[in-house]
Amino acid sequence: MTLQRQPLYARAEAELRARIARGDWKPGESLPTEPALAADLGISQGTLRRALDGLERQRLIERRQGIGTHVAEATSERELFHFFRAETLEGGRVTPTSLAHSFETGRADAQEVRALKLARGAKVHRLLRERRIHGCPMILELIALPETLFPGFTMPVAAEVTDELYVHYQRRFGITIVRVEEKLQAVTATAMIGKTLQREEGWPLLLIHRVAFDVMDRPVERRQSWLETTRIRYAVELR
Amino acid sequence: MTLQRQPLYARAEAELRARIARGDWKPGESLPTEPALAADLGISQGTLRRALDGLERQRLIERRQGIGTHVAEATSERELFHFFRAETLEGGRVTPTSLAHSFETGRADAQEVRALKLARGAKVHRLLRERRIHGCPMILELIALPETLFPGFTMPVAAEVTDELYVHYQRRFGITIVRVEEKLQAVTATAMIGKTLQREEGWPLLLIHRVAFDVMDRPVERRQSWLETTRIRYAVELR
DNA sequence: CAGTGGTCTAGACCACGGG
DNA sequence: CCGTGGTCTAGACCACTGA
Repeated sequence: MTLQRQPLYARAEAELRARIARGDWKPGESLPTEPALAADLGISQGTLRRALDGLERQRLIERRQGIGTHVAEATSERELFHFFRAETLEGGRVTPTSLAHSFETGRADAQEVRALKLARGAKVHRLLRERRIHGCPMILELIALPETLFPGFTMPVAAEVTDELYVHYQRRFGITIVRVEEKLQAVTATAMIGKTLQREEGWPLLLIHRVAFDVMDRPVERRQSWLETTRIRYAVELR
Repeated sequence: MTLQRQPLYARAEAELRARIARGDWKPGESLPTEPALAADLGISQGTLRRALDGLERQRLIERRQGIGTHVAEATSERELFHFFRAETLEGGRVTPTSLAHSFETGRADAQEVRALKLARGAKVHRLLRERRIHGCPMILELIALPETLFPGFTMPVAAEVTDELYVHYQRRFGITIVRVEEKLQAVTATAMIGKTLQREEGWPLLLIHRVAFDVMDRPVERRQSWLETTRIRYAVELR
């Protein structure tokens, strides 16, 4: 399949990941049964299961005894729980609403080129939006997406905004986010940002630079988020 | 071993984890060979290997072909890389020095009781220290440890301060940290904290509330860290 | 060389879900 | 009931390490 120095189960895992990325099975669809898939790949069921273990840990597939194995579907519920780490002071989950401020398409700046590994002069879509919790503006986000990966991406309309953006990426563009890298820092609000978040200039904000990666580990989204952390916290677990 | 509803490999994993926590094999020591350990537990080698996989993912053991399996030893290198997420603006690793400010032992306050699941009135050790990067004070930390788990803990002397505290926990008290939970927020510096970090009052700081858990998933350390994030970033990965 | 963990296979049996 | 994934076993062979 690929390099020979890799064990068989790893090559099988890579092959299956590529097939899913290519869309052989769409999100929500079932994979063949284990014996069938093992025969197809020319490996034993045990080796196949080891490959599937890897994909399952990555949450790319879901397996259920008695039912079968299917490609995982991004849902607002799951994406919010996994990649949106804001919570209340007591640790409770929080469901934000979104409000788009502006949308444009233009040439990527130096930071975007580096973060998204783009060619110089490549175009990106930029979305500026505000997220509210219980009606209070808490987060301001600037999101950049390569035009080549998200052709025809436009300002999300009301119906789409109720879902997580990552659900939209998967359904409309076949892009599944599997991991994100973030760099955090404390900053003070500029006059413009402070106004949006209803705080005076100089108020402390948590600024998060995020890069999101897809199934093939390509960087596909750059996002800057300014959080007003008086009534929410950002929760992280390291292990 | 324990509950019957759990699969054999999970029970074996729990049993081995308990044996390691109990100190049957100390950090750095070798476990028996796989055939021997499998026979000892009365399970097949395949099932044992599945149990060991879990312990290895948790970084509790290390396996090397041709050598054997041994209990992982906390080293400054590893702990810094894993649980200390500060890095330079370019993403480079950073090695801080530590300077203890004060040490005391007293009754746990309400927050400490809750975070560390202590009985009311239990005692904790408290260490206040400063961490410098290239000579500049960047982080102020207040660390609370249950007295019962860290009997006789005293102000770390110079020699110990060069190592990560978590290495000290393992070597002196047999406590291995395997995961931490953190809540982050942006705050402004008080006059006292600002002075330590050489910034004026009102300067934005990243405040991290951390609880660290040991092998048996007991909370064993509470830590509050104030980071001056002008020249460092806090890096996180979610997957 | 002997001994360790790593890979891969084949097959029996169990547990779950749905007709 | 059948078909699915989940568990467990036994054993062959490979790859690495150190004497």
